[in-house]
Amino acid sequence: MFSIGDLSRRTGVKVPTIRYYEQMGLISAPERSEGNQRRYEKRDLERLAFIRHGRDLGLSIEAIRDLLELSGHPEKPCGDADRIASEHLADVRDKITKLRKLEHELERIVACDGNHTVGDCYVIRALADHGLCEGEH
Amino acid sequence: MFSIGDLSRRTGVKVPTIRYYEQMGLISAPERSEGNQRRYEKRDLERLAFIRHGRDLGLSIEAIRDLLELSGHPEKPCGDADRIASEHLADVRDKITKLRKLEHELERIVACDGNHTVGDCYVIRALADHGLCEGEH
DNA sequence: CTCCAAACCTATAGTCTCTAGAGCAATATA
DNA sequence: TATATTGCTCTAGAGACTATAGGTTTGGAG
Repeated sequence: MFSIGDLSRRTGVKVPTIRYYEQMGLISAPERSEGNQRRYEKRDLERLAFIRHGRDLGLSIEAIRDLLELSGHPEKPCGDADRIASEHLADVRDKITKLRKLEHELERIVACDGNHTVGDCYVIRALADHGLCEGEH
Repeated sequence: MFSIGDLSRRTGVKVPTIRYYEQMGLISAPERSEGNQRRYEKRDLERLAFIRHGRDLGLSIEAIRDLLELSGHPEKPCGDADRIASEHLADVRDKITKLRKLEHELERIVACDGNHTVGDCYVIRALADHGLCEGEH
């Protein structure tokens, strides 16, 4: 039996966030102590770790909800899980592509030596002047 | 003189977002027409393009506010602008790393042939089991 | 056993960065 | 001039939390 604080420490999910997830129906309302405090079991811990993990990876609450639902029915074909994953994969690749471009731009921008003034700073010029970008953003 | 719609089309920033930026103090309230409509000048366009550009690069509103402030004082050393950009670069690299990991996980998931069930699907296992992660997230 | 700090409870409101809608006014075009 | 488009303000909503207020329970020290 874990208190909400234990759960928080073990999963890295903040206490108010755990309560928020309960409210959102991502985790079910746990048993309560005599004094009405939440008391969790090991499987709650696992479920919350699953959620935390998914959020860290950038999955939306909705995506996680779907996956949790699927994981609760191990006998179903995993086509749905695949579909969800594929959709997310496209998204992730898109994000990576954009971030790579951004990385390159920032690298050039940061390459200045700090021995000059804002007037000729690349950061400012790069942001102000569309003509300096490599990409199409 | 541009209307808010012109500005929107030229910068790619949506009309309500422009009004939002005005409200947040990122851009100053422009002159108005006889009929109380916003009328912008070239420098407003440039400022908004700067903001848009920064947002595209994933900079926070606060970071952009700082950079705008800096760009208004071209005589200052540009160390701060560099610092803002560098910090952001570190952040971006971190995100890329995490997303790559996720991409690989998702690829493996999607590679499944759909002929099995959720019970042995990698998505579910990968999310549920911390031990399967490559990294430290 | 008693006391007290720490952790917990609920409920509400705020954050951030927009986005959408209602209802009405101004402007541009045919 | 009639009408379509664009603009105005104000309010609310989304998504995923986070903070605060004011009260209750718990766990450990004395």
